[in-house]
Amino acid sequence: MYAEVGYRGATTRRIAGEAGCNELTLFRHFGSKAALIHDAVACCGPESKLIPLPDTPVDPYAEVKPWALLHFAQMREHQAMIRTTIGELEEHPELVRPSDPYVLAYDQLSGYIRKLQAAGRAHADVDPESASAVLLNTVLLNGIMRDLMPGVIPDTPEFHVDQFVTVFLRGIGVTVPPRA
Amino acid sequence: MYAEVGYRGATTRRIAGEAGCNELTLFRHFGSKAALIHDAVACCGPESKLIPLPDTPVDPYAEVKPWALLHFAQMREHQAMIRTTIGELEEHPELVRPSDPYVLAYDQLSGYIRKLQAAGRAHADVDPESASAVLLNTVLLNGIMRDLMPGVIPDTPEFHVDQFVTVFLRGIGVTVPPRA
DNA sequence: GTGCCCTGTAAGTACCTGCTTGCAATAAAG
DNA sequence: CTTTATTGCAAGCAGGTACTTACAGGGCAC
Repeated sequence: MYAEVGYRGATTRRIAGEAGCNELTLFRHFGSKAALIHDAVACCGPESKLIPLPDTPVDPYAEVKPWALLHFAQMREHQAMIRTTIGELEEHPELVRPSDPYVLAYDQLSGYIRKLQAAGRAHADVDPESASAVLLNTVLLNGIMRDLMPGVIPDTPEFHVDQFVTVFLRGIGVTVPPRA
Repeated sequence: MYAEVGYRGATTRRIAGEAGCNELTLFRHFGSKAALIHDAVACCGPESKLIPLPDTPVDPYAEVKPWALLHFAQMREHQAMIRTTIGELEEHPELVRPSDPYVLAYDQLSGYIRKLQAAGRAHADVDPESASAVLLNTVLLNGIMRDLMPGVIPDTPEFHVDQFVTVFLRGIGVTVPPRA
């Protein structure tokens, strides 16, 4: 409910109704609305079960694309929560989970790029963190906006992620075979 | 106030107080809170004064980078509004302005890429819309999150936008001289 | 069966929500 | 000066907000 209507919209009465219990029970369990929301967000956020990127890059396109697709699926699955968190970030910064998969993916991809650079397979003059942001920001925004702006984002997710990965990899200096 | 605390948070009493007028005056002028917020958002959104991208690309890096920097500045200037709009997109889709600079920039950059492709200066197998999203999503998210997550985004805006543009241009097949 | 714990009901706190009514004050336009 | 339009003030509406108190009932371990 927090993901859908935000902190102010998720009233204790609505929560109790949705939960099928008395409003008073909520306060007996959590003490306050703030504690309730905080616990709820901490519990039902996205899980950090990401397939890892290989330690030694072999075929970047074959490795990054499924990884990006999984990351995209996670962003899309939790799109309502992510959107609300972004919108209420100023008022409720404490509701941002430091273990969010975005940050973990960020570190993962940065490390991967660094290994590509060390192997001489990626341009040495690009900043790995900035390059990671290029792919992850693109995938994140596409994943959380796609369903709400079908007119603006008409193509399929698979096509978009493929394009994003292609442009990203070529951008850091990795050769990707021509797309169909 | 809508940009800062959202639709529910921007109560008529708070608005009247901030405006230095009586709460009743608001209702006499706008009729309802919904009409007030709607008018306010329609009036004080980001202006669409973008420097145009050249009709015939000559030096893509020299042309895209200042353009992206200006776009970034606009996103950052209206970051609170953009964040709130994203967070409340589900509940208040009518508050999204169809003339938002993001959409205009999207079309601008797509057309620019198409001209680069026509001139044989960009890979023909990349989708211009997807490629535009790569740069614009990256710049947008960076612009609206940077100030609220200083630990995650430590570098300067200029450095980041430069990196984003570099990766983006190389990603679509444009050669960019090595960064310092 | 007897405590014990959890839950539900009922009522109520003080305050906020969008919104309305009645009436006086003010200021500009004719 | 009179008319007219706009504003402010005070009060109030019905309903919602988080949250509390007091009390009764039901299931469980012992």
